Amino acid sequence: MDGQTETSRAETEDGGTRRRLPPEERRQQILDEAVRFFAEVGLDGNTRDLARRLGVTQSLLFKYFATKDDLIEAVYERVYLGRLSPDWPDRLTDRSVPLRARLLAFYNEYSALIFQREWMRIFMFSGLAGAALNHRYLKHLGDVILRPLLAETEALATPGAQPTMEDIWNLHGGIVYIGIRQHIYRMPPPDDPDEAIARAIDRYLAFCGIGPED
Amino acid sequence: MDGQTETSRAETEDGGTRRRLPPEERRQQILDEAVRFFAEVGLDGNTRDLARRLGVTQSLLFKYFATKDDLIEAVYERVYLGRLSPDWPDRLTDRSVPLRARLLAFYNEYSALIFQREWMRIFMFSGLAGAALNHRYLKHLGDVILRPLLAETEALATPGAQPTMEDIWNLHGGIVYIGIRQHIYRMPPPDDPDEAIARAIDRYLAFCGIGPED
DNA sequence: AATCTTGTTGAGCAGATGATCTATAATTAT
DNA sequence: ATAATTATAGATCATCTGCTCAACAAGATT
Repeated sequence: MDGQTETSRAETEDGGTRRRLPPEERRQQILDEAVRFFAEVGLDGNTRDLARRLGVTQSLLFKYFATKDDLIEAVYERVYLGRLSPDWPDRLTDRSVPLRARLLAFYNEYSALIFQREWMRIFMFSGLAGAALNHRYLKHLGDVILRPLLAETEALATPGAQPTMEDIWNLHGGIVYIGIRQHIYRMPPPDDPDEAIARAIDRYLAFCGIGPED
Repeated sequence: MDGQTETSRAETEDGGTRRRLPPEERRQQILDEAVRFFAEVGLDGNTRDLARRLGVTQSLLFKYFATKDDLIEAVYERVYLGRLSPDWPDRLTDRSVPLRARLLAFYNEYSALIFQREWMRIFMFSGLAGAALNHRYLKHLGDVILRPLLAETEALATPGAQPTMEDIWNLHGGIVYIGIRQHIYRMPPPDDPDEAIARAIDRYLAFCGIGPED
């Protein structure tokens, strides 16, 4: 395009001679950039633009990922992986700790993990696309986090103020919506997200008649 | 493709002779289907598929919308339009009615308007794409609904339990998340969304020390 | 230094996609 | 009935996009 009269040196556009990386390293590099790229422009972003960002030929991508779908699948897995730490179910049901403290700990950690542009947007893009991994994740979240949370609350709630699964989803959704506002709609973040989360939790617990030390 | 040996009759694929609609009618027909189409497959859906759904040639679309972007812009406007009724600001601030009743009325009506697949998905797609209309809508929502709502709550709240704008967003987000679960993630809807909404509102009000009759 | 291995490039294909243009035929006006 | 108008179809263009393949060259091996 820019008619760059190059010698036969193996230079890339930005002048650096940096070809031939070890395969695993290159694969990771591609995957990292792909996550950023697709999170930004959507899963329909084209491979040529991605390659340009990497300073690499488009054809090279297909040496590491047979098809674009394979690449996107890898992006999904990389993004989804480890987002739901396996020890949370135990920690959330550890009744030696007050429920409020458990909830605060969980949502502070969880929000730190998911309130990131890459995660938020890829999650939303994949959700809109009906990706299987998205459904699996949400089912998993419901099974190992939210349902146990309901049980924990039920155990402590005032009899007349028993929560429902919908109440849990409402607590969860209200918190997640902070990230949606920030990363999907690109609105300015709250001054103090953790405080907003704490207040949401306190509203929820208060309504079930559960005190901070219960 | 299917080697249909047709006479020179003006028949469309499904056998009906139904060409030549009045321009305004055709335009509406295209726009209606475009809303459904793009809501389903995303804004990158191609015009040939859309035309096929309409039982019409792809080139015809460009007689009514100069470019695909124009069509999408029209889709945006059609979907966004009238979603925020102009009388809500007044009704939400009508202090002759208890705040709880005002909130219930608003969110029951509002959720009926927005918990629709077309709206939810187009809103999300346009949000991810950074559409200007999306930002305008959210700003408008904040200005004419949520901020007044904060003021109304502040006027009634117990001094020590004053809500913040974040609390309002949390209330709002928790409710909107019901629609997100249903239409973006395609999870089953709550048995009774209005009840879930009512409980969210009650949690919010209770935490501000506002009774049902205030 | 010569040879081999293989990561990388550059050219290019096939199909998809937005958009254009002309011929056709449905409808209206005469 | 005939002519004028114009909504629509069909063919086609230019570009984009996922993907392939042969040739090249960086780094390892001898």
